Amino acid sequence: MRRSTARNSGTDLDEASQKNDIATQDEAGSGQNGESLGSSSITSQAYSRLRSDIMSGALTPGKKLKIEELRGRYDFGSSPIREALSMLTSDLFVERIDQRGFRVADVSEKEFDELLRTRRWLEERALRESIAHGDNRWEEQVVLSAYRLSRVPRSQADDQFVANQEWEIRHKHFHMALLAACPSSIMLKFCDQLYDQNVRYRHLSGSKAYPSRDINAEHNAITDAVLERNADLAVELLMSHYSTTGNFLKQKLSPKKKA
Amino acid sequence: MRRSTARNSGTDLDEASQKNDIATQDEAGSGQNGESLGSSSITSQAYSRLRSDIMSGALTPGKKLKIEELRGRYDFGSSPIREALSMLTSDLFVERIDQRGFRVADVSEKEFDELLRTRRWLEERALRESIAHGDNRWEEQVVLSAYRLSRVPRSQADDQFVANQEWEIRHKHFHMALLAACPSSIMLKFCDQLYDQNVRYRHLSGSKAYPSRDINAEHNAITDAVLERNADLAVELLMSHYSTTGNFLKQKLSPKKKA
DNA sequence: ATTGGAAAAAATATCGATATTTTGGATCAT
DNA sequence: ATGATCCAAAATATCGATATTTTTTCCAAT
Repeated sequence: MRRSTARNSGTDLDEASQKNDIATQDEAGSGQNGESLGSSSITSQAYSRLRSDIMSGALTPGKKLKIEELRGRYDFGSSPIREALSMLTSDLFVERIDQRGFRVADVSEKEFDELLRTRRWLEERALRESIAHGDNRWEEQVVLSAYRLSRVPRSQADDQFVANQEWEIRHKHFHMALLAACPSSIMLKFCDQLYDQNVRYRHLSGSKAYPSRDINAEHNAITDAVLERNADLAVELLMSHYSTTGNFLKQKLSPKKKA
Repeated sequence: MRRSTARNSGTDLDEASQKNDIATQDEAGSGQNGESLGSSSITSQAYSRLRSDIMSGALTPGKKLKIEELRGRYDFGSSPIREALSMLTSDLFVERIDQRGFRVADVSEKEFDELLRTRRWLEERALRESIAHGDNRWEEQVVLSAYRLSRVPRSQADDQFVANQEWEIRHKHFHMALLAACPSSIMLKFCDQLYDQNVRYRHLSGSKAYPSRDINAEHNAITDAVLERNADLAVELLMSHYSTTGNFLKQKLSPKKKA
């Protein structure tokens, strides 16, 4: 979405480039925004705050988003809020009902199933295309992002789970790097969107006690398969990577059917 | 997107149902909107007008969309216009640049290639899933929409091409009906979006002298394959249907490389 | 008790005016 | 000439006040 114009072909992996990449990979954001908190328009700030409050669950799924209330909560004018909500609508984080305002997108096991399913479809395609079209530079980016991801712990604490923002960022970066050579920016945009949706579910399911499986190993296996250009294997690994996480989340999501 | 809640299982194809379907299938709209012109909020009206002006090419690709100018052009206040533009952004019809306003989404052969490619990927998947999951009611809807499409001419005049709005509507309805049983509303939403993007390209390429091939026959062949649940064949037919149209459009789109 | 519906309350949508930011030029030093 | 800098004009973004629409409440009629 925001990739550096990157038309410098071939090999370049110098220090400067690395630092830039690191500096650039923050501020996830599904696409529309592009600006960071701090600077820029009030609308963008509102967008960021609302977005993260929805993703974190601070704003409950299905909750009515009353302008007046938000105006108080964040101390922005109503125009920026309205505009931000509009933007969040395209990210599937907010639903708008004509003449009846906005509400936080609802979640359900059914929706989650659909999300996961769709993600599989799109990412399989995107990964195959990416493997088929990727050049050297792409390979390097995969290696690099895999390495960077591995350098940072999933949880900030050892005994219990404490979300590590930096891990989140690098994790997304890694998964997007896998797909990056897919020759369709639209496709990448969709995958980006769905990825973020998934993160939301992960947060909402409050997966504090995260699974003990060796996620790093899984990532490495995928990386290897990708570098060998073994599309079938890479896809298989990626898909089961998602299935595992998915089932785990689903289980946490609906602790009802127990008896 | 707006399908009647349709939980009446099995066979029903009575008169009333038909009329309703016909009445319902108008007002395409990629999803967000849902309301028709005439009634409802000013924002929705602005959305519709802008949308069709962009699709028709009345608003040139890449053109800066100055609020003040639009305010004059359509005689809406700036808030509804702004909001409508925001909505159009998620449909990929408009690009927003933070702090720098909006512009009509640009078009190019490259973008068109990507669009077509992505559409193929998604629709192939969606069609296979739809065929795999479709029930009786779905089959009936396919037959029905195919029939309705066939009852209406592609062009209003016989000697030259004059766009027929009714055909447009039914054509979209048919293609969406094919996919409708795909168990992912997100996927269907994406396909819907891309379909509309494609229509825009068709309009922009000013395909007045439309190809003489028998489009109806193609549609029927697809319908047959689908009803036989022959996924491979159906996909092949659908894909080549798109390729043919796609190449034709691309040719019209870039009349430069001639020598 | 329950339904229908009018009136009040609440919330959204819209407007018109201002504050900010960006853009385009003209000016001045190199 | 070339480019950096500052100013004016243009355009966007934002605010606060109304107009509309939806929701809720309350009361009467069956």
